Amino acid sequence: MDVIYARGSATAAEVGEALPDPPSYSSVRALLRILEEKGHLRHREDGPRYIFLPTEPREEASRSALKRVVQTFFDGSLANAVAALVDVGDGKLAPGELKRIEAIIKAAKSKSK
Amino acid sequence: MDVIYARGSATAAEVGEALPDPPSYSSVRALLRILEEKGHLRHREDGPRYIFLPTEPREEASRSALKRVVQTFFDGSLANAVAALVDVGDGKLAPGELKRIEAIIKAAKSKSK
DNA sequence: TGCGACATGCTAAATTTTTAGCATTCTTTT
DNA sequence: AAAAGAATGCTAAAAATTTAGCATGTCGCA
Repeated sequence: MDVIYARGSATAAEVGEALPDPPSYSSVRALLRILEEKGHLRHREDGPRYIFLPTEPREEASRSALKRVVQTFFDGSLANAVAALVDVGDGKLAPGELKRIEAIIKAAKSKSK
Repeated sequence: MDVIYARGSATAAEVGEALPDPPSYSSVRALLRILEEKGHLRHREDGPRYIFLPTEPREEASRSALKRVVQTFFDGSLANAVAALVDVGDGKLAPGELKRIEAIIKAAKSKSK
């Protein structure tokens, strides 16, 4: 699923290539079929191949993923999660990015008032 | 793994209780055994029961999880991820929390200078 | 101490996933 | 129009996971 969400969509071959410890092509196809049966994916036909897409919109899935991480690793504390997130990109965050984040916080503040 | 990380440690019974769509107790035990074989868990004995603990420290695992989410859903952009995170807790973020986050950003800014 | 509750050790069966491989279909190129 | 490439449909076997169930061992309590 991560591969599909990261790329937006993918063929069986692309999923295989994107996986770190690649299972056989057969397995990837079977897996995609199963995920589709379970309702997590759907596919469009593009000429001879299938292009798989997530059924749950990316943004919704991202929210679920974030909530899960916050619950699992940060005791439900968003502030702690943000702190860790900033820490993860330590040094790699351009000043512009930091400013953008500040603006986001400010907007949230004025919203909550 | 999420259950173990969320609680810090857990017995087989606790893992079962914490799971949303609980598999059989046998399955939980087998799964924990397999995760241990694969090196993701270890266990301590506490009287008659096993207490399972993660091998990878929580903080490390949290960083990996955050990185994965940022890569998968936010094209590697930390700023976007922070924005979404703040958005997830929309309304639920106390002003104090927002201030804390601002302070974290400021610290990051002065660090990058 | 002895009993009941609970948890693991173990074995075996059922189910699911992973893999391989070939036939068929569609596309593109020659 | 024919052939080559690439992808799926399908089948069957191998491997892994899930499940059940019972024997054994440990803890707490009457």
